[in-house]
Amino acid sequence: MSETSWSPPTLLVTVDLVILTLRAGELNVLLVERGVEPYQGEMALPGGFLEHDGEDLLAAAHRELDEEANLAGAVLHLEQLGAYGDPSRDPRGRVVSVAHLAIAPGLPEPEAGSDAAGARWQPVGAVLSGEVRLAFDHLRILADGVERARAKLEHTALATAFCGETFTISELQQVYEAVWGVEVDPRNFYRKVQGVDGFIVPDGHKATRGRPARLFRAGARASLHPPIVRPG
Amino acid sequence: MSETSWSPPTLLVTVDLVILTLRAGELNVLLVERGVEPYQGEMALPGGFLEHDGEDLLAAAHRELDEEANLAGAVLHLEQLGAYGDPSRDPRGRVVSVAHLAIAPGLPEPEAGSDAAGARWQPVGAVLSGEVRLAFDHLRILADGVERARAKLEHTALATAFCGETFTISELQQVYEAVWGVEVDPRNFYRKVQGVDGFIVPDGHKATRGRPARLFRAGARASLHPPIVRPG
DNA sequence: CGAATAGTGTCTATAAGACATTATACT
DNA sequence: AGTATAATGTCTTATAGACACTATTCG
Repeated sequence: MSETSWSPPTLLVTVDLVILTLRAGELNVLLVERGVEPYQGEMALPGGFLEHDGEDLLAAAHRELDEEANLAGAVLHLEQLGAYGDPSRDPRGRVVSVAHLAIAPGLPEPEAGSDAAGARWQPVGAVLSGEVRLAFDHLRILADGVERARAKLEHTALATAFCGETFTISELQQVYEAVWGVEVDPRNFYRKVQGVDGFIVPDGHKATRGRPARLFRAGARASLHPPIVRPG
Repeated sequence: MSETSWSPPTLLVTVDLVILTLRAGELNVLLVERGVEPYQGEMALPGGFLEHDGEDLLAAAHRELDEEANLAGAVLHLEQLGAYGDPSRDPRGRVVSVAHLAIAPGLPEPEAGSDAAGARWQPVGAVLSGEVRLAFDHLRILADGVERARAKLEHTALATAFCGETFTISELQQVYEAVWGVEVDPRNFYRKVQGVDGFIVPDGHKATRGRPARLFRAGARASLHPPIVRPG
């Protein structure tokens, strides 16, 4: 392959977002309704084109998070998922998308009237089952994002990113159950999370109907030793 | 953000390769000497620009594997590592690289005179320690690739991709030791690998100096239950 | 004192880590 | 017989999973 006087092809790059949160004990993903062709009127992951002025991929993801979802400040976790470059993934031509995974604590419905108009939380289950259709290859990207989140719950403190500043152990357990889609034994769960040094640290108490629950907040440890493994 | 009569920026996309193999019990990576600016004369990961004619990212990685390393047929494992898009990573301007991880069984020195001229196996340790310098952000990409390989050894049958068609258990053990950079107890290792159903299947015997070793080949199981975890 | 929710203790099975000996072939 | 390499068994410790009871608050 000679490189003399040959100029390489340039192409379009987008940043797409899998934004997960927990609503009413169910794993939800933020979707937007497309206002333009292609796939006009269909649901899709939030995202947009990469600006070329000195903007890192992660920075672009943060910008889209703000522009399309009004979630500039609230986010606790954002990481790259991977690049998607199937030549037929976008009917407009060759577009490579760099997908990112964002985790947000439980949030209200996005306000209409902003850039996030048409943005809606949808239960992940309904989307993965095909009940809600997604544009482009966004179903695959979502599936990869959910699997990434499930796997990271085992070895990292990601679960705390689904919670608010403080949380109870049973709230944390609900995170694991909702994301994994399985039930967890509370006794073994209490034992495990308290056995991981630096995972969660005590922070007061919470009044409930019944015995008050101890409150915790995220500790300094990012990786869990030993891991909290999912059954199977 | 209005999208009326605004055309999004196009940019350059490359495919870079972290090609790992085992040579003399040591983890090696394939590097090429750059023939053109920038970084002319320095070592870099093999890679090239993405062609825009109907070529998937993985297909592009396979093509570069052939063009730059003459490894079209030999490869047993190839997967995407991630996208690297720091605006300052390439002095020529905005270039996003989609990095891939390739695992090859032990191979001889690449032939000179081909497209792979200037390609050389280098011990990973020497590169990660800074003894051998890499162009662009390729050191970080390499580090990510090695960490990915180390992690995947635990939960997948990736280790067999470092071996030939058949291998002995102690050869397999050497793979784990070389990639992880730690020593492993042979007795516990034998017990573990044989306990994972479908990981390796018997395939004859191999004459050695001493008691003949049983030969195995890769089994059907891709994910390991229970995992072969690294110490630490 | 009863209802509601939070939190804990025990037993068993499975896996991990440390360690020494036996087995088979070749010279 | 000696040497070189392959393969295995046992003991101890740690972690996982199943399971039922005690603790604290409020009305």
